[in-house]
Amino acid sequence: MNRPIINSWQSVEQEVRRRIQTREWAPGELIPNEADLALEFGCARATVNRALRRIADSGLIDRRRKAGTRVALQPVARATLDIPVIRREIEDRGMTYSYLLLSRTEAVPPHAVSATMQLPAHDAQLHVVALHLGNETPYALEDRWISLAAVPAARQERFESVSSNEWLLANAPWSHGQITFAATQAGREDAARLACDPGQAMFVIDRLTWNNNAAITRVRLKYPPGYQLRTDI
Amino acid sequence: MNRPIINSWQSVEQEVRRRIQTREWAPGELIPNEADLALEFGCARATVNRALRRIADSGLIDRRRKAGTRVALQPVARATLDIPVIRREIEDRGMTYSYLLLSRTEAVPPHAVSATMQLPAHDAQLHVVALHLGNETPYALEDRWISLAAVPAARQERFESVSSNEWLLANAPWSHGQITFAATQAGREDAARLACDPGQAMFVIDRLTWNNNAAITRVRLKYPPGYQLRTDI
DNA sequence: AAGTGGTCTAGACCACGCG
DNA sequence: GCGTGGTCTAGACCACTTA
Repeated sequence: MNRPIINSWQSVEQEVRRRIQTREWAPGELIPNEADLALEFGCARATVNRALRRIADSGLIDRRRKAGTRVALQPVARATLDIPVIRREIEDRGMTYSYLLLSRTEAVPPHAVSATMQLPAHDAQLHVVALHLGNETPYALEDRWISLAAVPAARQERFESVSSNEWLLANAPWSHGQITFAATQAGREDAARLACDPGQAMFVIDRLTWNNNAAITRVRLKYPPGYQLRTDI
Repeated sequence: MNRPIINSWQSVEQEVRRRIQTREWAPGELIPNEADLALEFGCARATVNRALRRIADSGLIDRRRKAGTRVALQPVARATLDIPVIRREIEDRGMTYSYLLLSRTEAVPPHAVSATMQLPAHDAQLHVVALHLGNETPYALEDRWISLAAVPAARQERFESVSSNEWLLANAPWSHGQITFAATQAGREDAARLACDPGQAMFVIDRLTWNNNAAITRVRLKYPPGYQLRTDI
Protein backbone atom coordinates (compact mmCIF):
# COMPACT_ATOMS: atom_id res chain seq x y z
CA MET A 1 0.00 0.00 0.00
CA ASN A 2 1.25 3.42 -0.93
CA ARG A 3 -1.72 5.63 -0.36
CA PRO A 4 -1.56 9.38 -0.61
CA ILE A 5 -1.67 11.13 2.73
CA ILE A 6 -5.19 11.94 3.84
CA ASN A 7 -5.23 14.83 6.26
CA SER A 8 -7.32 17.58 4.71
CA TRP A 9 -11.05 17.63 4.19
CA GLN A 10 -10.43 17.79 0.45
CA SER A 11 -8.43 14.59 0.47
CA VAL A 12 -11.01 12.89 2.65
CA GLU A 13 -13.73 13.96 0.23
CA GLN A 14 -11.73 12.72 -2.72
CA GLU A 15 -11.01 9.37 -1.10
CA VAL A 16 -14.61 8.79 -0.05
CA ARG A 17 -15.85 9.73 -3.52
CA ARG A 18 -13.30 7.33 -4.97
CA ARG A 19 -14.51 4.47 -2.81
CA ILE A 20 -18.08 5.15 -3.84
CA GLN A 21 -17.21 5.49 -7.50
CA THR A 22 -15.25 2.25 -7.55
CA ARG A 23 -18.10 0.47 -5.77
CA GLU A 24 -15.81 -0.32 -2.87
CA TRP A 25 -18.79 1.13 -1.03
CA ALA A 26 -21.79 0.03 -3.05
CA PRO A 27 -25.03 1.98 -3.55
CA GLY A 28 -27.31 1.56 -0.55
CA GLU A 29 -24.47 0.38 1.64
CA LEU A 30 -23.73 1.74 5.10
CA ILE A 31 -20.30 3.32 5.35
CA PRO A 32 -18.20 3.57 8.51
CA ASN A 33 -19.14 6.29 10.94
CA GLU A 34 -17.22 9.52 11.32
CA ALA A 35 -15.20 8.43 14.30
CA ASP A 36 -13.95 5.29 12.58
CA LEU A 37 -13.07 7.13 9.40
CA ALA A 38 -11.22 9.77 11.38
CA LEU A 39 -9.23 7.00 13.01
CA GLU A 40 -8.50 5.32 9.70
CA PHE A 41 -7.45 8.52 7.97
CA GLY A 42 -5.58 9.77 10.98
CA CYS A 43 -7.39 13.09 11.14
CA ALA A 44 -9.90 14.77 13.40
CA ARG A 45 -13.55 13.85 13.29
CA ALA A 46 -14.43 17.42 12.31
CA THR A 47 -12.38 17.01 9.16
CA VAL A 48 -14.26 13.87 8.18
CA ASN A 49 -17.49 15.61 9.04
CA ARG A 50 -16.82 18.49 6.71
CA ALA A 51 -15.94 16.20 3.84
CA LEU A 52 -18.98 13.97 4.33
CA ARG A 53 -21.25 16.98 4.72
CA ARG A 54 -20.12 18.26 1.33
CA ILE A 55 -20.67 14.89 -0.28
CA ALA A 56 -24.12 14.72 1.27
CA ASP A 57 -24.86 18.21 -0.08
CA SER A 58 -24.02 16.98 -3.54
CA GLY A 59 -26.53 14.17 -3.15
CA LEU A 60 -24.15 11.22 -3.31
CA ILE A 61 -24.72 9.98 0.24
CA ASP A 62 -27.59 10.14 2.70
CA ARG A 63 -26.89 10.85 6.34
CA ARG A 64 -29.15 10.35 9.31
CA ARG A 65 -28.36 10.46 12.98
CA LYS A 66 -28.18 7.09 14.59
CA ALA A 67 -28.92 5.42 11.25
CA GLY A 68 -25.53 6.40 9.88
CA THR A 69 -24.37 7.28 6.38
CA ARG A 70 -25.42 5.38 3.29
CA VAL A 71 -24.36 5.61 -0.33
CA ALA A 72 -27.34 6.98 -2.27
CA LEU A 73 -29.13 4.44 -4.45
CA GLN A 74 -30.01 6.88 -7.19
CA PRO A 75 -27.82 9.91 -6.77
CA VAL A 76 -29.63 13.06 -7.79
CA ALA A 77 -27.55 15.10 -10.17
CA ARG A 78 -27.34 18.52 -8.58
CA ALA A 79 -26.41 21.40 -10.82
CA THR A 80 -25.59 24.90 -9.67
CA LEU A 81 -26.60 27.63 -12.04
CA ASP A 82 -25.19 31.12 -11.82
CA ILE A 83 -27.62 33.72 -13.03
CA PRO A 84 -25.54 36.87 -13.30
CA VAL A 85 -26.58 40.36 -14.33
CA ILE A 86 -27.24 40.23 -18.08
CA ARG A 87 -24.49 42.72 -18.76
CA ARG A 88 -22.00 40.37 -17.15
CA GLU A 89 -23.37 37.34 -18.93
CA ILE A 90 -22.87 39.08 -22.26
CA GLU A 91 -19.47 40.48 -21.40
CA ASP A 92 -18.34 37.10 -20.07
CA ARG A 93 -19.07 35.69 -23.51
CA GLY A 94 -16.65 38.22 -24.93
CA MET A 95 -19.23 40.49 -26.47
CA THR A 96 -19.81 44.21 -26.13
CA TYR A 97 -22.89 44.97 -24.13
CA SER A 98 -25.50 47.49 -25.07
CA TYR A 99 -28.98 48.20 -23.92
CA LEU A 100 -32.10 49.58 -25.54
CA LEU A 101 -35.17 50.68 -23.63
CA LEU A 102 -38.27 49.86 -25.66
CA SER A 103 -40.99 51.08 -23.37
CA ARG A 104 -41.64 52.21 -19.84
CA THR A 105 -45.20 52.67 -18.66
CA GLU A 106 -47.34 52.47 -15.58
CA ALA A 107 -50.12 50.02 -16.16
CA VAL A 108 -52.29 47.39 -14.57
CA PRO A 109 -50.59 44.05 -15.27
CA PRO A 110 -52.34 40.95 -16.58
CA HIS A 111 -53.98 38.88 -13.90
CA ALA A 112 -51.35 36.17 -14.24
CA VAL A 113 -48.68 38.66 -13.21
CA SER A 114 -50.50 40.30 -10.30
CA ALA A 115 -51.51 36.87 -9.06
CA THR A 116 -48.01 35.41 -9.00
CA MET A 117 -46.77 38.59 -7.34
CA GLN A 118 -49.66 38.40 -4.86
CA LEU A 119 -50.54 42.02 -5.47
CA PRO A 120 -54.00 43.62 -5.80
CA ALA A 121 -55.30 42.89 -9.32
CA HIS A 122 -56.28 46.51 -9.98
CA ASP A 123 -53.05 48.22 -8.88
CA ALA A 124 -50.84 49.77 -11.51
CA GLN A 125 -47.24 48.65 -11.69
CA LEU A 126 -44.22 49.80 -13.60
CA HIS A 127 -43.85 47.93 -16.87
CA VAL A 128 -40.44 48.02 -18.53
CA VAL A 129 -39.62 46.40 -21.85
CA ALA A 130 -36.03 46.45 -23.00
CA LEU A 131 -33.59 44.75 -25.26
CA HIS A 132 -30.13 43.56 -24.21
CA LEU A 133 -27.62 43.33 -27.04
CA GLY A 134 -24.25 41.69 -27.50
CA ASN A 135 -22.13 43.14 -30.26
CA GLU A 136 -25.16 45.12 -31.43
CA THR A 137 -27.12 41.88 -31.91
CA PRO A 138 -30.25 41.13 -29.89
CA TYR A 139 -29.27 38.89 -27.00
CA ALA A 140 -32.34 38.86 -24.79
CA LEU A 141 -35.69 40.56 -24.63
CA GLU A 142 -36.69 41.67 -21.15
CA ASP A 143 -40.27 42.17 -20.05
CA ARG A 144 -40.47 43.34 -16.47
CA TRP A 145 -43.12 44.37 -13.96
CA ILE A 146 -41.97 46.25 -10.89
CA SER A 147 -44.15 46.63 -7.81
CA LEU A 148 -44.48 50.35 -7.11
CA ALA A 149 -45.72 49.50 -3.65
CA ALA A 150 -42.45 47.74 -2.84
CA VAL A 151 -40.12 49.97 -4.86
CA PRO A 152 -41.66 53.45 -5.05
CA ALA A 153 -38.29 54.96 -5.98
CA ALA A 154 -38.55 53.22 -9.35
CA ARG A 155 -41.07 55.89 -10.36
CA GLN A 156 -38.24 58.44 -10.53
CA GLU A 157 -35.97 56.31 -12.68
CA ARG A 158 -36.25 56.47 -16.47
CA PHE A 159 -34.26 53.26 -17.15
CA GLU A 160 -32.90 54.83 -20.29
CA SER A 161 -29.21 54.38 -19.59
CA VAL A 162 -29.28 51.94 -16.68
CA SER A 163 -31.15 48.69 -17.19
CA SER A 164 -33.84 47.89 -14.67
CA ASN A 165 -31.87 44.75 -13.93
CA GLU A 166 -28.89 46.66 -12.59
CA TRP A 167 -30.90 49.48 -11.09
CA LEU A 168 -32.96 47.08 -9.00
CA LEU A 169 -29.88 45.20 -7.80
CA ALA A 170 -28.46 48.46 -6.51
CA ASN A 171 -31.69 49.88 -5.13
CA ALA A 172 -34.01 47.08 -4.11
CA PRO A 173 -32.76 44.47 -1.68
CA TRP A 174 -34.27 41.05 -2.09
CA SER A 175 -34.37 38.02 0.14
CA HIS A 176 -35.44 35.17 -2.10
CA GLY A 177 -37.10 34.30 -5.35
CA GLN A 178 -38.09 31.72 -7.87
CA ILE A 179 -36.78 30.95 -11.33
CA THR A 180 -38.60 29.09 -14.06
CA PHE A 181 -37.13 27.87 -17.32
CA ALA A 182 -39.30 27.04 -20.30
CA ALA A 183 -39.54 27.13 -24.07
CA THR A 184 -42.03 29.03 -26.15
CA GLN A 185 -42.64 30.04 -29.73
CA ALA A 186 -41.80 33.57 -30.82
CA GLY A 187 -44.75 35.78 -31.63
CA ARG A 188 -44.64 38.35 -34.43
CA GLU A 189 -43.48 41.10 -32.07
CA ASP A 190 -40.90 38.92 -30.28
CA ALA A 191 -39.48 37.89 -33.63
CA ALA A 192 -39.11 41.44 -34.83
CA ARG A 193 -37.30 42.47 -31.67
CA LEU A 194 -35.05 39.43 -31.43
CA ALA A 195 -34.33 39.37 -35.15
CA CYS A 196 -35.64 35.86 -35.64
CA ASP A 197 -38.64 34.33 -37.39
CA PRO A 198 -42.10 34.08 -35.85
CA GLY A 199 -42.75 30.57 -34.59
CA GLN A 200 -39.14 29.80 -33.76
CA ALA A 201 -38.39 28.37 -30.34
CA MET A 202 -37.25 30.86 -27.71
CA PHE A 203 -35.67 29.95 -24.40
CA VAL A 204 -37.54 31.72 -21.61
CA ILE A 205 -36.43 32.51 -18.07
CA ASP A 206 -38.98 33.84 -15.60
CA ARG A 207 -37.77 35.28 -12.36
CA LEU A 208 -39.91 36.35 -9.43
CA THR A 209 -38.13 38.25 -6.68
CA TRP A 210 -39.26 38.93 -3.12
CA ASN A 211 -38.14 40.98 -0.19
CA ASN A 212 -39.48 38.99 2.72
CA ASN A 213 -43.20 38.93 1.97
CA ALA A 214 -43.34 41.70 -0.60
CA ALA A 215 -42.96 40.95 -4.29
CA ILE A 216 -40.37 43.21 -5.87
CA THR A 217 -40.39 42.34 -9.51
CA ARG A 218 -41.31 39.74 -12.08
CA VAL A 219 -39.12 39.58 -15.14
CA ARG A 220 -39.40 37.44 -18.25
CA LEU A 221 -36.33 37.06 -20.41
CA LYS A 222 -36.74 35.67 -23.91
CA TYR A 223 -33.68 34.42 -25.74
CA PRO A 224 -33.51 33.93 -29.50
CA PRO A 225 -33.09 30.47 -31.05
CA GLY A 226 -29.71 28.90 -30.40
CA TYR A 227 -29.32 30.19 -26.88
CA GLN A 228 -28.00 27.62 -24.42
CA LEU A 229 -27.69 27.57 -20.68
CA ARG A 230 -24.84 25.34 -19.60
CA THR A 231 -23.53 24.05 -16.31
CA ASP A 232 -21.24 21.39 -14.91
CA ILE A 233 -22.31 18.64 -12.58
CA MET B 1 -31.68 46.49 22.46
CA ASN B 2 -33.33 43.14 22.71
CA ARG B 3 -31.55 41.08 20.11
CA PRO B 4 -32.10 37.38 19.66
CA ILE B 5 -29.25 35.27 20.96
CA ILE B 6 -26.60 34.59 18.34
CA ASN B 7 -24.67 31.44 19.11
CA SER B 8 -25.19 29.06 16.21
CA TRP B 9 -23.86 29.33 12.70
CA GLN B 10 -27.44 29.58 11.46
CA SER B 11 -28.15 32.61 13.60
CA VAL B 12 -24.88 34.22 12.58
CA GLU B 13 -25.75 33.64 8.94
CA GLN B 14 -29.20 35.08 9.41
CA GLU B 15 -27.90 38.14 11.22
CA VAL B 16 -25.21 38.85 8.65
CA ARG B 17 -27.72 38.43 5.81
CA ARG B 18 -30.05 40.81 7.65
CA ARG B 19 -27.36 43.46 7.94
CA ILE B 20 -26.58 43.18 4.26
CA GLN B 21 -30.21 43.21 3.25
CA THR B 22 -30.97 46.29 5.33
CA ARG B 23 -27.90 48.03 3.88
CA GLU B 24 -26.43 48.29 7.37
CA TRP B 25 -23.50 46.85 5.46
CA ALA B 26 -23.73 48.39 2.02
CA PRO B 27 -22.74 46.75 -1.27
CA GLY B 28 -18.99 46.97 -1.78
CA GLU B 29 -18.35 47.68 1.87
CA LEU B 30 -15.79 45.87 4.00
CA ILE B 31 -17.35 44.03 6.91
CA PRO B 32 -15.62 43.26 10.23
CA ASN B 33 -13.23 40.34 10.24
CA GLU B 34 -14.06 36.95 11.68
CA ALA B 35 -12.36 37.52 15.01
CA ASP B 36 -14.25 40.76 15.63
CA LEU B 37 -17.58 39.26 14.68
CA ALA B 38 -16.94 36.27 16.92
CA LEU B 39 -16.27 38.68 19.75
CA GLU B 40 -19.41 40.69 19.03
CA PHE B 41 -21.66 37.66 18.73
CA GLY B 42 -20.02 35.92 21.65
CA CYS B 43 -19.24 32.75 19.75
CA ALA B 44 -16.16 30.99 18.42
CA ARG B 45 -14.41 32.16 15.30
CA ALA B 46 -15.11 28.81 13.64
CA THR B 47 -18.82 29.45 13.98
CA VAL B 48 -18.56 32.81 12.26
CA ASN B 49 -16.35 31.20 9.63
CA ARG B 50 -18.92 28.60 8.77
CA ALA B 51 -21.69 31.15 8.46
CA LEU B 52 -19.63 33.50 6.29
CA ARG B 53 -18.42 30.64 4.15
CA ARG B 54 -22.01 29.71 3.38
CA ILE B 55 -22.92 33.27 2.53
CA ALA B 56 -19.87 33.50 0.27
CA ASP B 57 -20.94 30.26 -1.42
CA SER B 58 -24.28 31.83 -2.19
CA GLY B 59 -22.53 34.75 -3.84
CA LEU B 60 -23.63 37.52 -1.50
CA ILE B 61 -20.16 38.35 -0.17
CA ASP B 62 -16.63 38.11 -1.53
CA ARG B 63 -13.84 36.91 0.73
CA ARG B 64 -10.13 37.20 0.22
CA ARG B 65 -7.28 36.61 2.60
CA LYS B 66 -5.75 39.75 3.91
CA ALA B 67 -8.21 41.87 1.91
CA GLY B 68 -11.08 40.79 4.11
CA THR B 69 -14.76 40.27 3.38
CA ARG B 70 -16.83 42.60 1.22
CA VAL B 71 -20.50 42.73 0.40
CA ALA B 72 -20.85 41.82 -3.28
CA LEU B 73 -21.69 44.72 -5.56
CA GLN B 74 -23.84 42.69 -7.91
CA PRO B 75 -24.76 39.49 -6.16
CA VAL B 76 -24.99 36.61 -8.61
CA ALA B 77 -28.21 34.72 -8.18
CA ARG B 78 -27.18 31.13 -7.65
CA ALA B 79 -29.79 28.47 -8.25
CA THR B 80 -29.44 24.82 -7.41
CA LEU B 81 -31.20 22.47 -9.77
CA ASP B 82 -31.94 18.90 -8.84
CA ILE B 83 -32.00 16.62 -11.85
CA PRO B 84 -33.48 13.39 -10.57
CA VAL B 85 -34.11 10.16 -12.39
CA ILE B 86 -37.04 10.78 -14.73
CA ARG B 87 -39.15 8.20 -12.97
CA ARG B 88 -38.80 10.15 -9.75
CA GLU B 89 -39.46 13.46 -11.43
CA ILE B 90 -42.73 12.11 -12.79
CA GLU B 91 -43.75 10.39 -9.59
CA ASP B 92 -42.89 13.49 -7.57
CA ARG B 93 -45.43 15.35 -9.68
CA GLY B 94 -48.03 12.88 -8.55
CA MET B 95 -48.28 10.98 -11.82
CA THR B 96 -47.96 7.30 -12.61
CA TYR B 97 -44.76 6.52 -14.43
CA SER B 98 -44.49 4.32 -17.44
CA TYR B 99 -41.83 3.73 -20.02
CA LEU B 100 -41.81 2.78 -23.67
CA LEU B 101 -38.73 1.65 -25.57
CA LEU B 102 -38.93 2.94 -29.13
CA SER B 103 -35.68 1.66 -30.55
CA ARG B 104 -32.38 0.14 -29.54
CA THR B 105 -29.64 -0.19 -32.14
CA GLU B 106 -25.90 -0.23 -32.50
CA ALA B 107 -24.87 2.47 -34.88
CA VAL B 108 -22.24 5.04 -35.71
CA PRO B 109 -23.44 8.30 -34.17
CA PRO B 110 -23.49 11.66 -35.92
CA HIS B 111 -20.20 13.50 -35.80
CA ALA B 112 -21.60 16.05 -33.36
CA VAL B 113 -22.20 13.24 -30.86
CA SER B 114 -18.89 11.42 -31.23
CA ALA B 115 -17.07 14.74 -31.10
CA THR B 116 -18.63 15.92 -27.85
CA MET B 117 -18.03 12.49 -26.37
CA GLN B 118 -14.45 12.57 -27.66
CA LEU B 119 -14.79 9.12 -29.17
CA PRO B 120 -13.51 7.81 -32.53
CA ALA B 121 -15.87 9.04 -35.23
CA HIS B 122 -16.23 5.62 -36.84
CA ASP B 123 -16.99 3.56 -33.70
CA ALA B 124 -20.47 2.20 -33.25
CA GLN B 125 -22.31 3.07 -30.07
CA LEU B 126 -25.52 1.96 -28.50
CA HIS B 127 -28.42 4.17 -29.52
CA VAL B 128 -31.53 4.05 -27.37
CA VAL B 129 -34.70 6.00 -28.05
CA ALA B 130 -37.45 5.83 -25.49
CA LEU B 131 -40.49 7.62 -24.24
CA HIS B 132 -41.19 8.42 -20.60
CA LEU B 133 -44.86 8.83 -19.75
CA GLY B 134 -46.78 10.27 -16.84
CA ASN B 135 -50.34 9.02 -16.49
CA GLU B 136 -50.00 7.43 -19.94
CA THR B 137 -49.24 10.83 -21.47
CA PRO B 138 -45.90 11.54 -23.14
CA TYR B 139 -43.70 13.34 -20.62
CA ALA B 140 -40.27 13.30 -22.22
CA LEU B 141 -38.61 11.85 -25.27
CA GLU B 142 -35.18 10.40 -24.59
CA ASP B 143 -32.51 10.02 -27.25
CA ARG B 144 -29.38 8.45 -25.84
CA TRP B 145 -25.97 7.31 -27.07
CA ILE B 146 -24.00 4.99 -24.83
CA SER B 147 -20.30 4.38 -25.29
CA LEU B 148 -19.82 0.64 -25.69
CA ALA B 149 -16.13 1.15 -24.99
CA ALA B 150 -16.89 2.55 -21.55
CA VAL B 151 -19.95 0.43 -20.78
CA PRO B 152 -19.62 -2.90 -22.62
CA ALA B 153 -22.18 -4.49 -20.31
CA ALA B 154 -24.87 -2.36 -21.95
CA ARG B 155 -24.70 -4.69 -24.94
CA GLN B 156 -26.40 -7.40 -22.87
CA GLU B 157 -29.24 -5.20 -21.67
CA ARG B 158 -32.40 -4.86 -23.77
CA PHE B 159 -33.74 -1.74 -21.96
CA GLU B 160 -37.25 -3.01 -22.48
CA SER B 161 -38.42 -2.89 -18.88
CA VAL B 162 -35.68 -0.84 -17.25
CA SER B 163 -34.98 2.58 -18.72
CA SER B 164 -31.40 3.25 -19.75
CA ASN B 165 -31.50 6.13 -17.32
CA GLU B 166 -31.92 3.87 -14.32
CA TRP B 167 -29.84 1.04 -15.69
CA LEU B 168 -26.84 3.30 -16.18
CA LEU B 169 -27.18 4.82 -12.71
CA ALA B 170 -26.99 1.35 -11.25
CA ASN B 171 -24.31 -0.03 -13.56
CA ALA B 172 -22.07 2.77 -14.76
CA PRO B 173 -20.38 4.97 -12.18
CA TRP B 174 -19.75 8.53 -13.30
CA SER B 175 -17.55 11.26 -11.94
CA HIS B 176 -18.77 14.44 -13.59
CA GLY B 177 -20.73 15.82 -16.48
CA GLN B 178 -22.24 18.74 -18.24
CA ILE B 179 -25.84 19.82 -18.66
CA THR B 180 -27.18 22.14 -21.33
CA PHE B 181 -30.65 23.63 -21.48
CA ALA B 182 -32.11 24.97 -24.69
CA ALA B 183 -35.27 25.36 -26.71
CA THR B 184 -35.99 23.91 -30.10
CA GLN B 185 -38.87 23.37 -32.49
CA ALA B 186 -40.48 19.96 -32.70
CA GLY B 187 -39.89 18.07 -35.92
CA ARG B 188 -42.54 15.87 -37.48
CA GLU B 189 -41.29 12.77 -35.67
CA ASP B 190 -40.84 14.53 -32.30
CA ALA B 191 -44.36 15.87 -32.55
CA ALA B 192 -45.86 12.46 -33.24
CA ARG B 193 -44.07 10.94 -30.28
CA LEU B 194 -44.76 13.75 -27.84
CA ALA B 195 -48.36 14.22 -29.01
CA CYS B 196 -47.88 17.82 -29.96
CA ASP B 197 -47.79 19.77 -33.22
CA PRO B 198 -44.73 20.08 -35.46
CA GLY B 199 -43.06 23.44 -34.98
CA GLN B 200 -44.07 23.86 -31.36
CA ALA B 201 -41.38 24.80 -28.88
CA MET B 202 -39.83 21.93 -26.94
CA PHE B 203 -37.67 22.32 -23.87
CA VAL B 204 -34.45 20.37 -24.36
CA ILE B 205 -31.98 19.08 -21.80
CA ASP B 206 -28.67 17.65 -22.99
CA ARG B 207 -26.55 15.74 -20.54
CA LEU B 208 -23.04 14.48 -21.13
CA THR B 209 -21.66 12.13 -18.49
CA TRP B 210 -18.06 11.11 -17.86
CA ASN B 211 -16.21 8.64 -15.73
CA ASN B 212 -12.88 10.34 -15.26
CA ASN B 213 -11.70 10.75 -18.86
CA ALA B 214 -14.08 8.34 -20.53
CA ALA B 215 -17.42 9.50 -21.89
CA ILE B 216 -20.22 7.27 -20.65
CA THR B 217 -23.31 8.58 -22.32
CA ARG B 218 -24.89 11.53 -24.03
CA VAL B 219 -28.60 11.91 -23.57
CA ARG B 220 -31.03 14.41 -25.06
CA LEU B 221 -34.39 14.84 -23.39
CA LYS B 222 -37.13 16.67 -25.25
CA TYR B 223 -40.11 17.91 -23.30
CA PRO B 224 -43.42 18.85 -24.90
CA PRO B 225 -44.73 22.45 -24.86
CA GLY B 226 -45.72 23.68 -21.43
CA TYR B 227 -42.94 21.95 -19.56
CA GLN B 228 -41.27 24.09 -16.92
CA LEU B 229 -38.18 23.67 -14.85
CA ARG B 230 -38.49 25.54 -11.59
CA THR B 231 -36.16 26.32 -8.71
CA ASP B 232 -35.88 28.62 -5.73
CA ILE B 233 -33.12 31.12 -5.20
C1' DA C 1 -31.19 3.15 25.65
C1' DA C 2 -27.71 3.98 22.83
C1' DG C 3 -25.33 5.19 18.69
C1' DT C 4 -24.89 8.46 15.15
C1' DG C 5 -24.32 12.82 13.08
C1' DG C 6 -24.55 18.04 14.24
C1' DT C 7 -22.43 21.53 16.35
C1' DC C 8 -19.57 24.53 19.33
C1' DT C 9 -15.14 25.82 21.50
C1' DA C 10 -10.42 27.40 22.23
C1' DG C 11 -6.40 27.25 20.42
C1' DA C 12 -3.08 26.71 16.89
C1' DC C 13 -0.65 26.96 12.50
C1' DC C 14 -0.68 28.05 7.80
C1' DA C 15 -1.21 30.26 3.03
C1' DC C 16 -2.30 33.79 0.58
C1' DG C 17 -1.92 38.28 -1.11
C1' DC C 18 -2.10 43.42 0.04
C1' DG C 19 0.67 47.27 0.83
C1' DG D 1 5.77 42.01 6.67
C1' DC D 2 1.63 41.04 8.41
C1' DG D 3 -3.43 40.81 8.58
C1' DT D 4 -6.87 38.02 6.89
C1' DG D 5 -9.32 33.97 5.93
C1' DG D 6 -8.56 28.67 5.60
C1' DT D 7 -8.03 24.83 8.06
C1' DC D 8 -7.02 21.31 11.63
C1' DT D 9 -7.39 19.47 16.37
C1' DA D 10 -9.11 17.44 20.67
C1' DG D 11 -12.66 17.51 23.32
C1' DA D 12 -17.28 18.23 24.62
C1' DC D 13 -22.27 18.36 24.61
C1' DC D 14 -26.45 17.89 22.16
C1' DA D 15 -30.37 16.24 19.07
C1' DC D 16 -32.24 13.08 16.65
C1' DT D 17 -33.77 8.54 15.52
C1' DT D 18 -33.72 3.92 15.43
C1' DA D 19 -33.36 -0.55 17.58
